Amino acid sequence: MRDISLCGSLTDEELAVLNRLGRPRQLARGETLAWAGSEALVCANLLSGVLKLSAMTADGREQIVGLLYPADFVGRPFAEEVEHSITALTDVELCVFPRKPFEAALENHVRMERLLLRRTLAALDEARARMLMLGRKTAEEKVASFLLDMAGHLGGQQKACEVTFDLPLTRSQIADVLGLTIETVSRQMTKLKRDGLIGLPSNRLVTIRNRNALRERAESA
Amino acid sequence: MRDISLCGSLTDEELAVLNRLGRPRQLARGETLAWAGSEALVCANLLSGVLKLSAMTADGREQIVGLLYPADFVGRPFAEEVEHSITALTDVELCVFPRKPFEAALENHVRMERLLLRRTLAALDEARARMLMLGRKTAEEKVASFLLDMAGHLGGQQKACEVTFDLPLTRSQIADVLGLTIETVSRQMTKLKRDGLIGLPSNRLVTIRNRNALRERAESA
DNA sequence: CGCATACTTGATTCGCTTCAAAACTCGTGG
DNA sequence: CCACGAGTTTTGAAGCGAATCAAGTATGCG
Repeated sequence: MRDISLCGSLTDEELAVLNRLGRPRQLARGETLAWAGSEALVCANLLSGVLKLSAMTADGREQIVGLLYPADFVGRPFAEEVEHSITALTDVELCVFPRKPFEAALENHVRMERLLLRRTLAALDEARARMLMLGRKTAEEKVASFLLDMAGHLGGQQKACEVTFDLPLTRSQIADVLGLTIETVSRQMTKLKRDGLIGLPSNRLVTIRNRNALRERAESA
Repeated sequence: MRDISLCGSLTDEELAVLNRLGRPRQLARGETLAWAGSEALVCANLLSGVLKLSAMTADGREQIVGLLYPADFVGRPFAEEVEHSITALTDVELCVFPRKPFEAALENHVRMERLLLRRTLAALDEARARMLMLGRKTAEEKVASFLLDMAGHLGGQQKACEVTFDLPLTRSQIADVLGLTIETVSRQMTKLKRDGLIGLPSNRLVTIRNRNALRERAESA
């Protein structure tokens, strides 16, 4: 756990503090770590797997407002109530900290606080980039951007420019990320496949066949 | 400038540091403090007026990704390049800090850094709430939410439940906040007026006539 | 007063959603 | 090994909400 997550670039003493605080925890695909509206009890580091952060309207429409990958920080220090539900999209390993003691540790360890500030600023930039996507992009642009994003996070390496990866999201969840319906996502993916930009060897697998063409379809972002 | 902005709850010594660093600056309505893609030279505190943060697609579609009000922090420490253009929606007064020295001051003054962390976390929550709005709300819900939001920020007080305020945004800018077109914004506002939920005494003035009914139209948020 | 800009309103179009059903995937048990 | 069934994905047809196109009407400034 040393290289990964908040812990990179901490001193030994700070690492010791975190280790004393943290408890390992697993979640199975589909399990929820925290429900929006409940008391905020924990923060965590994500060690492996993918988490979603989601918000819902009163009548049940869902929007995924963030995806978390290994080494990402999980949770929201300094808030008493959970704003966004946190749910596992794959089986997940976490290092969980009780929130209050974690906050105390932050106050006492400037480097940790500094690191968290940088990450939060980066997360804010990302959230705003996604606002542009949600507000101003077409369905095709959304799907193309999404696939490039996933490739960036999951595509181990590009052999001869082609990458294949395993989608951690169902079509329905992709729709909830992009602010679309499941049918529209499916149609756009089929179109990209028909046009030879991607391959869909199986339901959950995606191959990026022509990254540059895909970037053009994603416009802008 | 003491009560407002980052400076609240700083020590005298820290205030002195900031004052030595900061330079007052005015912007007229429409002027831009920083262009996306340019070198990030400054951070600032907003003293009066309203700023927009905006992003654009390659082909010129715009999305406003944030609005800043008096006492808000402006800019993005620790990034070399400006991610989002910063433009004045009204005449604006700022207290501007050169970025690098400001970053150095942050490192040396834990309380300032801590304060900035809290604000950044809050901004992230807000950005994510706006993602739900952009991705999953109808035009009517978007406009109703927007008006309630503005009332919260600008509506001095409610006399007998009615508040009137001066919109700092044109219809076109409202459209860019909500991910709609100018015509749709106009139509929805007219509808809300016809239904007696709001009044539009002049182009830029809005009166909230029935806050609860408006909240119902805004659904969820 | 006249011009430019902003806002409203109407008619039409289009992209995405909705509704409906077929095809596929995958785990289970015969 | 294959048949079965639940869940997921694809595909098709129809409808609707917001965009686009196009005037027309305020508003405000020189």
